[in-house]
Amino acid sequence: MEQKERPNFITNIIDEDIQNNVYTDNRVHTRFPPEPNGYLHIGHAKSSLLNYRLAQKYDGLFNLRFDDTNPIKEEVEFVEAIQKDLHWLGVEWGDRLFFASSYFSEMVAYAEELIQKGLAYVDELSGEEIRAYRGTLTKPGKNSPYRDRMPDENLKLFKEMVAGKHPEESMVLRAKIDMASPNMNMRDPVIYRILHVEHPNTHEEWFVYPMYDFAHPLEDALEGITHSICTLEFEDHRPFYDWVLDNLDDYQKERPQQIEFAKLNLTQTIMGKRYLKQLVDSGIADGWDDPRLPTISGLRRRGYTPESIQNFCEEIGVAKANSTVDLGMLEHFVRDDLKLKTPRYNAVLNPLKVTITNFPEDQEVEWLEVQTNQEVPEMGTHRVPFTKELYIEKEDFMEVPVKKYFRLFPGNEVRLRGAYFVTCNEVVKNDEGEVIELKCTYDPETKSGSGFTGRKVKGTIHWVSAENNVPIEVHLLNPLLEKDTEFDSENFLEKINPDSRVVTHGYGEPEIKNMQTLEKAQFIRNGYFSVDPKYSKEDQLVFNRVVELKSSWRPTKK
RNA sequence: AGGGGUAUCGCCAAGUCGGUAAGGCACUAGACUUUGACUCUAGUAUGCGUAGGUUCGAGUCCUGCUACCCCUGCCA
Repeated sequence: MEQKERPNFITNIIDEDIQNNVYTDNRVHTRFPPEPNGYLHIGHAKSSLLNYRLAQKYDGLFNLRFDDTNPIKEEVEFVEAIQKDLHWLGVEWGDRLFFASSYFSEMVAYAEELIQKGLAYVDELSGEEIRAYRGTLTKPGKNSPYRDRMPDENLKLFKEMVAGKHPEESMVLRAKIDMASPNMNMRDPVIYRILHVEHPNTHEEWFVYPMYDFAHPLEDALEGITHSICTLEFEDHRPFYDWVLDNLDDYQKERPQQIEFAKLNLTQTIMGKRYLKQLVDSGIADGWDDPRLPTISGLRRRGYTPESIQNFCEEIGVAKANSTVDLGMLEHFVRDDLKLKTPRYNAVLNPLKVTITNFPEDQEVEWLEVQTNQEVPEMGTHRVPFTKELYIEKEDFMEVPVKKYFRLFPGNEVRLRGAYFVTCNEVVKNDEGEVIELKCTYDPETKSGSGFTGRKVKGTIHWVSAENNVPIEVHLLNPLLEKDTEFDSENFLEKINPDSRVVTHGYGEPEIKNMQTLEKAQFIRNGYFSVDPKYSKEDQLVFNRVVELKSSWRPTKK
């Protein structure tokens, strides 16, 4: 993977650590700790790539660790999917795959150490009471009546909790810090709760499960992580992260440091895991891999490439300021990546029939040789059938042209890309007055590649033979949120762009027939398209439009 | 008795010891063009949330103010 030198506040911190010899041998060790309760989205791509590349840049280590501390929300389906997505993205962890749940024994031991040091206690207050005792943002909390239990009794009770002798919600283990702390996270946070639930990995071994705030610093420390990178909302959890390690004998020397960065937001995009889940559950999306979703699997199915996402993540940078990146930025990087990687074919999405009136009577078809990608000669050429009856794009004809219209209109001549100049002589309409056919003549002198310079033409349009083509279904995908729609977590489902998927049927040149699932091509002047793996069938290719081509054409004044 | 963060072009974002505002996206103009694409060229902050101060010199230091984000799960 290409590595561009792009400094950010995290590399600055690491550089400083190296200068000060903070870690043995100046090692750098990062990790990506997804919770297996949903699919990864492009925000996770930013995070995982950040951690992975940091390790690469400093010749360090990178761990993939599933943060499976809450058995109620997690499923194995997700740990499979997450690994698949990460592999595809180009994030490599080798054999460094870990599960937080495999540290449960150590975590319990550390909890007992805190208890023995008088720094943790078993609280029998109810959930509601705990909340009430916690106070508010502006008022201090008050101590639980169980706060001053002796270590021995706490230890005995905790061991009973671990042994499953107490019912759920009957008691919790809490850190003993300061109920008056201005930081809510330091008001005796709960570190263990009782859950008589089967865990996907540890099965029925445990009756207690650690809370994130307690588990995370331990997971990091146990794995020897140096730089534990997370998102902004954990900033005021950091004091507790440090408190845990401060008070454990094992971590008096080297320990991980938590560093927070701003997570990715994209315009017109629904990003949160729970909102994505709502889209999936409501049926608006046809799965976690719906090509309109910003999930890694959705982007993959849509036709995005790993490189385009990597480059995008590299370019947007890493900082601490909340920000929302313009969707156009992401789109730029797919176009940029697909440009030289994909063949370019003719495909007409909204067909309008054209008859070449002077097409030779004695000829059925003329096979034209065209370059598959003019910018990449190595892609070679392929043949396209030119016949008497053709299809062009409806948009490429106007009976009454607007100003600066370079396409077809009565009396005007344009080039059919890769073929000939063609002039529109007659417009055929149906009873409703709709244009249903154009009668045109072509000039055999103007054959593509013949070097004809006799006259010039302002427009070049794409076309497909009406007699020899492959029918295609095309899904034009648009953002789920229309421009300038504020995301409203309450009722965003009602505000989903009704045109987020527009289905059309058209025709492609014969070459398209051979395209395989997830294979991509540029359809000349229409954009980049990718074969949808879910809807395509043997005899019916279905394409997702990855992204449109840019266009400076603006039909302004009539 | 609240605390923790962030503010540099329309959108991201560099700016490490104060030395006279990188880059990308978008946009505009032009060149090229058998994709109104691509490519190329040029342009776009006398300005760094704001008001003062220190200094020969401040985005960078000091003081005050303002705006926005996060925090009261036995979620992560």
